[in-house]
Amino acid sequence: MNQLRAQANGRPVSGIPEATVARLPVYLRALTGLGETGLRTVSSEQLAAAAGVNSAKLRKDLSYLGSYGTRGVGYDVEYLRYQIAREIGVNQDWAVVIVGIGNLGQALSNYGGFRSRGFRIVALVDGDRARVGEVHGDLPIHHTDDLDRVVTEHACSIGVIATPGDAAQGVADRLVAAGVTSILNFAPAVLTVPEGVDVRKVDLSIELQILAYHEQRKRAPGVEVEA
Amino acid sequence: MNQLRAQANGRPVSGIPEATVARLPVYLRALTGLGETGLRTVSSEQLAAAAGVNSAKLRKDLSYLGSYGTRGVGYDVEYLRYQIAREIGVNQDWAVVIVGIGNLGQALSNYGGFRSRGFRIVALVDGDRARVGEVHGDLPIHHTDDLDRVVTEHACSIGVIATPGDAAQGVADRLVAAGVTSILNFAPAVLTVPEGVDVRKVDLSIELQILAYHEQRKRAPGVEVEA
DNA sequence: TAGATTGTTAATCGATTAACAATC
DNA sequence: TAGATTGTTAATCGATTAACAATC
Repeated sequence: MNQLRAQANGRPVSGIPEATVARLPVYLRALTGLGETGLRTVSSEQLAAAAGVNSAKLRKDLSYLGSYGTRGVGYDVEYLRYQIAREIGVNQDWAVVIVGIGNLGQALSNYGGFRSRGFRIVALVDGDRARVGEVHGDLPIHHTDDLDRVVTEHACSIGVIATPGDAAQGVADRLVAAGVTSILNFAPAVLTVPEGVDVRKVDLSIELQILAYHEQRKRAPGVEVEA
Repeated sequence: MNQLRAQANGRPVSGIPEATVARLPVYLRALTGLGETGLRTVSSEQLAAAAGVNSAKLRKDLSYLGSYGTRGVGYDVEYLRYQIAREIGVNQDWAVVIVGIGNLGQALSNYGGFRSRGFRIVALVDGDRARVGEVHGDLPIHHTDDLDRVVTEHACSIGVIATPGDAAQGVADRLVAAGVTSILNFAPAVLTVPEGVDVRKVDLSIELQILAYHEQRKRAPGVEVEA
């Protein structure tokens, strides 16, 4: 079933494709929503509609996890929800540190959607000494110089970078040195990290630019076409 | 060169692959940074390093735009920057409306990275009457009921949704009815929109969940492996 | 000319999707 | 059993990448 490949570090690699991994949280959310309506069983067609994907893709994705459905019947909503949650690791408790407490960092620290999914924001860090001690929703702001101590103390494995672009690489270096192995980067900067550290990037103005590209083509039909 | 395909609506489709479109803003940012250092010419190898991609991929991506390089020499930084900016449409002025002025909506309305890239936030809208009239950085909050008027008045073609998940589809419907044809959705919800409307989704807790999935596998080597 | 670097080819890889046998 | 729906196959599509001919 699952493929048995091995990384350079010898750790076996789960056989689940990245594209599938990225959709599992979407299915999880859809199942949670369907479960709250009281639905007990769901077909791949229904769940796919709720998740906004093609049902063949959904079934293929789920097949990487195992055989959790019943032919002729569908999937048990609660059972499938549990299996996906377990696969992702949402049942665990993940300690998260946020670095850069500007508008975005504050918004992230207040975001309700994290806690319910196993993510606990345990510390806020900023490079501006004037802001150290400020409290945002129970959490005081620490200085970047104390990053190592803060990460160790709270056993953070996930760091969120919401600093200006030019500070991001330095923060990433410190996070990695302190033991963080997963980074969610909101800063407009390309980060270099050692192998074994995962970085995901969310770039707000890049998203808008992608929309603008398509928008431009809606407005001026044919403009980019060559004969 | 560019392929000539046609959509169902008869509008010709630019031959640039989606994966390439998503990287053009990254190249643009890298070129801007390199230009600020005073660099006049850049090789695909250098630019690729600055953008965090493979140089073969960079050259292939740029080849969709045209032949803007010089063999044996490289690319003129300013010229290439201009060409990419033009291709994306960053040289234009895009009017953006933000709906949902919670923590995230406020953070977005204050985000400096938009204006410099041709995105002008022209209106803030919220569903809470108690907040109508509040001013955030020059802009007053309007009520969702006035969405249509606001969009028309400012000729917004791009809408940002930063509401709770259960309000998102309603807002999307109103935005589309008012004439918005590109939506950036931060709400945890799957949106259904008519053909011709583009939606991009940024989902903060999904990003963390993807990191958690990989993190789990770092912590418990071999846990997901089957014999 | 010799060295450097682009633009393109072609092979490879991974993701998507329709179709359907398996099976409840 | 008949109808429904999964899990899997195989075809297709799109993206990545190494290699190199073209050419400055």
